[in-house]
Amino acid sequence: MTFQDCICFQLGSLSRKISRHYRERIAEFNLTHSQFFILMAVIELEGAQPSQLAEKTVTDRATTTGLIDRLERDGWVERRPDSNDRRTLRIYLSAKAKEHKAAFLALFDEINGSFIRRFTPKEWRHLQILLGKLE
Amino acid sequence: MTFQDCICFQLGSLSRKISRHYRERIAEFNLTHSQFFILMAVIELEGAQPSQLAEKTVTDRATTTGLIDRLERDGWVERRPDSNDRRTLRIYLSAKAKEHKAAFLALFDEINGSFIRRFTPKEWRHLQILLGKLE
DNA sequence: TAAATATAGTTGGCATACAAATTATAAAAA
DNA sequence: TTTTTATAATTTGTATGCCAACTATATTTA
Repeated sequence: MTFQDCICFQLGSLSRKISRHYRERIAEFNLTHSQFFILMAVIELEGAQPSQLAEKTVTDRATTTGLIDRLERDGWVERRPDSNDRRTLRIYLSAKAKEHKAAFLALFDEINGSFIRRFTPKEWRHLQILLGKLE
Repeated sequence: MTFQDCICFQLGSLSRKISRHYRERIAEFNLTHSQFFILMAVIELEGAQPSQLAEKTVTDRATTTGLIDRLERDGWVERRPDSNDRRTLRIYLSAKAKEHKAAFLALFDEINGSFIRRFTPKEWRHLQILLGKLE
């Protein structure tokens, strides 16, 4: 029993490897994969609050602040005030991001598909179930 | 198909969750889980080169330098010169680390076991095979 | 209503993580 | 032997990731 058999280590190193694969593909937009996921989350829920994005992406609120900072700096999203609650914000796609929306979704499908295709549908469902047991 | 179905996202968030679990347990030694894995790697191969540790833990060499820095600062390991090649180093456990060696291995087995016990032996083997397809 | 509590987002500090450049040394090629 | 190339570790810069503390605002409670 070595530490390479440790599920924590296995998931960490596998996650780093797969992220590297995504990084190379997403680089054409000058986005990190974490930024990419936030962007996908905003595409799914326009006007989401930062805390909602943090929850959807399973990321710390503090980390999410930084991700939104850089997405806003690079002109992908906009922070807008919430008319009902001055504590919170609403995050919207920029015009530039909307232009690339279809390309994002296509790239996402393509990269993810390249992994899913390594499995039969049954295997893939099984993997999802087994990973679910680790939650 | 949402980004939550993306294997890259799933492995990343799952890895963060499980790491949190480890972090809480390893905290008694004031170690991070990355430091813990380097330490386990040194236990497995005393006198390993930094580059070997980087390879074993699937981590960048630059990151490994930092990890060894902090492990050395906190008195867990020692850098020693290699007598044959002045470019490289050899990493050894400190006396303090040797004292805790049994406790490390026990903690490692205990935490990892808590995850493995969620599966039947057959499921666990299957999970290993499925994860292997993602490499 | 005034005080206590909760919530949303941010900030600061520290530790990964990684690419690119740098330094020192070794090995190979001219 | 000198030059070139390769290797090992480090440094630098930027981006996550996370905890704890902080600010502003809203909600609850006394």
